[in-house]
Amino acid sequence: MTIGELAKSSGVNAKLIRHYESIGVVPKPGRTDSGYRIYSKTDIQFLKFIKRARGLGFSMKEIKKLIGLWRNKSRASKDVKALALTHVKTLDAKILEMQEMADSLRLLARNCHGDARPDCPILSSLENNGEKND
Amino acid sequence: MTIGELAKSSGVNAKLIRHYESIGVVPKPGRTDSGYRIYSKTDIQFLKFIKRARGLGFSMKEIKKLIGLWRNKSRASKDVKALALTHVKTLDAKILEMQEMADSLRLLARNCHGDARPDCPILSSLENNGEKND
DNA sequence: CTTGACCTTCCAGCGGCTGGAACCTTTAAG
DNA sequence: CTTAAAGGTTCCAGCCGCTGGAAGGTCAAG
Repeated sequence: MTIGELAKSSGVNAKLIRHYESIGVVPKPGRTDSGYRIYSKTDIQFLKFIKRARGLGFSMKEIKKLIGLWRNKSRASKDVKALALTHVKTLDAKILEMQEMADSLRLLARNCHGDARPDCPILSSLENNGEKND
Repeated sequence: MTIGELAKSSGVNAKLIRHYESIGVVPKPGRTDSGYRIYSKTDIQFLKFIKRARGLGFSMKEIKKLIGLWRNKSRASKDVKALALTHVKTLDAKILEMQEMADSLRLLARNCHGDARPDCPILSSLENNGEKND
């Protein structure tokens, strides 16, 4: 299987597969005499695993750990769970932060005329946070 | 005012002030004979503006636009509002995406024993998304 | 006159890609 | 057999928003 074929079956494009190889998340495959990478079916699973983990927001560093656990048949499920829940915490923190941003902006925008006049609480707030403007 | 003093009063560190200058969000200040940057009080406001806008999650590109509007006394508040609401949409989309990630993970983690046994629905799901495992 | 705290520039790296240039190999058609 | 397209290869650069370090110049106090 060439890299292009692997890309199609895994849904991860060839460029990215090479990138993953370069950062050490994907093992170096064998090569043909002319230097082409050759892959097997198990590599499809491997890349799909990575893709799904990315889809859940795991960092490449976390994915390396996940792969380690995945391949370690004598792993403890509590280690996997811990990794996942740590990540959930990170996600929740980011979600909260962004919600606060969005809520602040919505509030400011609600009080903005939104017409041709220049006065705007959004700018006032950025200019002079929390303090009176007159 | 030197860059270090500006950094203290604005809460934006000196390194970052230079960076902002290099990407053109902060105007080039005057210099002393020996080449030191010299700032005035208005620059404090400027940097605080940027810092607050960053705190609301605006990109540097958006901040450039905001600064343009801020300095344009004949701006229309609807332009500011539009910029803000577009950004809110972006935030909401990211929030939703991350919530879905977190929810999926929570569900998987809930079904994970979290003990010394190796079986774990989190890994199964990454390995074989949605499909049966037996 | 030296020390140390500041300032200057430039270059590199983080993460997670993405794109391009310049080149080689394989495959199919004429 | 030749040729052209569609793959493959490497390496280098850029995106974003910083952050850090090296190597040097400047300034005030002791």
